[in-house]
Amino acid sequence: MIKHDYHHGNLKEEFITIAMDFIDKEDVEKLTLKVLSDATGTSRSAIYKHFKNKDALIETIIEKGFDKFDAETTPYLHAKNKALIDRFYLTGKLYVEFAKNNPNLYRLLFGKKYAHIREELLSIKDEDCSGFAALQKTVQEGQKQGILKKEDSYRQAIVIWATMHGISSLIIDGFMDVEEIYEEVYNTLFETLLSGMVANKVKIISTIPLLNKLLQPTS
Amino acid sequence: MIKHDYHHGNLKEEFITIAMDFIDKEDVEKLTLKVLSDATGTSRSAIYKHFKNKDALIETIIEKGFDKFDAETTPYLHAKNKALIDRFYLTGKLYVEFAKNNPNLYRLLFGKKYAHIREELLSIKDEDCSGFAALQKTVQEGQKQGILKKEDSYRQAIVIWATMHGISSLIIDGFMDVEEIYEEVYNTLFETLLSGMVANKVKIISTIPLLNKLLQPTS
DNA sequence: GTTTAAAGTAAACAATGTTAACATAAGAAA
DNA sequence: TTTCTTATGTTAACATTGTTTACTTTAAAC
Repeated sequence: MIKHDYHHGNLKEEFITIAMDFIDKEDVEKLTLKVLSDATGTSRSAIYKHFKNKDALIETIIEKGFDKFDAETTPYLHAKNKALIDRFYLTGKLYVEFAKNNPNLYRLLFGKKYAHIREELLSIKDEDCSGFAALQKTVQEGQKQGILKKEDSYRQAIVIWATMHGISSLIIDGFMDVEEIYEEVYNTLFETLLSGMVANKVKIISTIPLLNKLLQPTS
Repeated sequence: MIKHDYHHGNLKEEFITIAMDFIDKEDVEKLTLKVLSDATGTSRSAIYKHFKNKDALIETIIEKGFDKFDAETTPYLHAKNKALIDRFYLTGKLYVEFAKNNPNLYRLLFGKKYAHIREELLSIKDEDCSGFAALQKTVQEGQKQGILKKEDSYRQAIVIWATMHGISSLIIDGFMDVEEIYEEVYNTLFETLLSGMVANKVKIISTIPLLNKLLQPTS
């Protein structure tokens, strides 16, 4: 007679942990219920006692994923003691590095496949406390300081986001052998983006030498 | 006794056509062999007489997809009679509109899922005659004309591509209710991008009124 | 101690891509 | 014309997928 470990204890948490660890290494596409049951030593249908279905587990992963994403990418947006230009530069770099370090998770969070789950999640949250809102607020801050052109802040934030999303996607989806050159590409990208957004005749002051070199008028 | 239509004639071509039409409406994920067999009135395994497996069909779709993509997006890059700034503007717009009009195909061509097939295809082609090469050449042209900053043209081309890829992805993956505002967003994006790339003190001349308005010094 | 509900199992489903064995038809060879 | 070969189709079976149903075990409440 086989001894079964009935009442595992915290099987639900274990499913979540295993799923997140899996996505750390492989694409969510390859995460099957068999992977989860094998890893926990349970049967393939055990998960249905803890989640309505596979999508419900994915939803939890996405939720935790966005928490992780926000925690890792937005801190500089709130660091009001730093120069604004530095906050943009460092945040963008954290963004790209998050994607680079968590490609499968990034794709899960920002891809199309589970867009319905993402939208459901974001519509529930009290207000738009996501990274994008923080970005837009920082853009508005930059306009008040006279550093950024006074245009529609929503559109400006979209432009910044699209730029970072674009370079991140190209990197993680296999369009760039980027390990060697991504820093230079990021700097070129940031220089182009920011020099297109700063107000004319504003002297940018940054504590990051590179940025001063990039943005001061050279003539 | 059921009359079978043995020797269909051009079943292979029909599979390809049906698959492309399908991707016009739904994601490639939902394209199953049953869809193809039902549409052609054949059995589910008939396709294996014409393609090694499903991936081989997808490979054909990707190949044709890139042909379509290049044909629809690059013409202005080669239109040397037009002002260079206009060529960038119009090409970018065609790019975004291609993604908007063919979201499933765009995702198939530029997403991660079939990256291995894409890479195999691109490595076979004689030389890099893809859209990116055309873009980079146009960037070099702009540098020679003194319109664009004289920096690494590869990096500059990447920046342009990343920007267009980013906005296109955000649009088609459900991050923007874009039907109403995408033109304005595109204009803001292009303005930011180009004004960050043009050489200082170069007067841009465009036949597109909007671009002159965007890029001429206003002070 | 009994009852009840939570949390596990096993067995079955349909749908997926794929393969193997078989059937038919078209065209070349006789 | 007849025969042989090969291309092109079918049917049946497989393992794997997510999922459901019925059953079993255990922990905890009464």
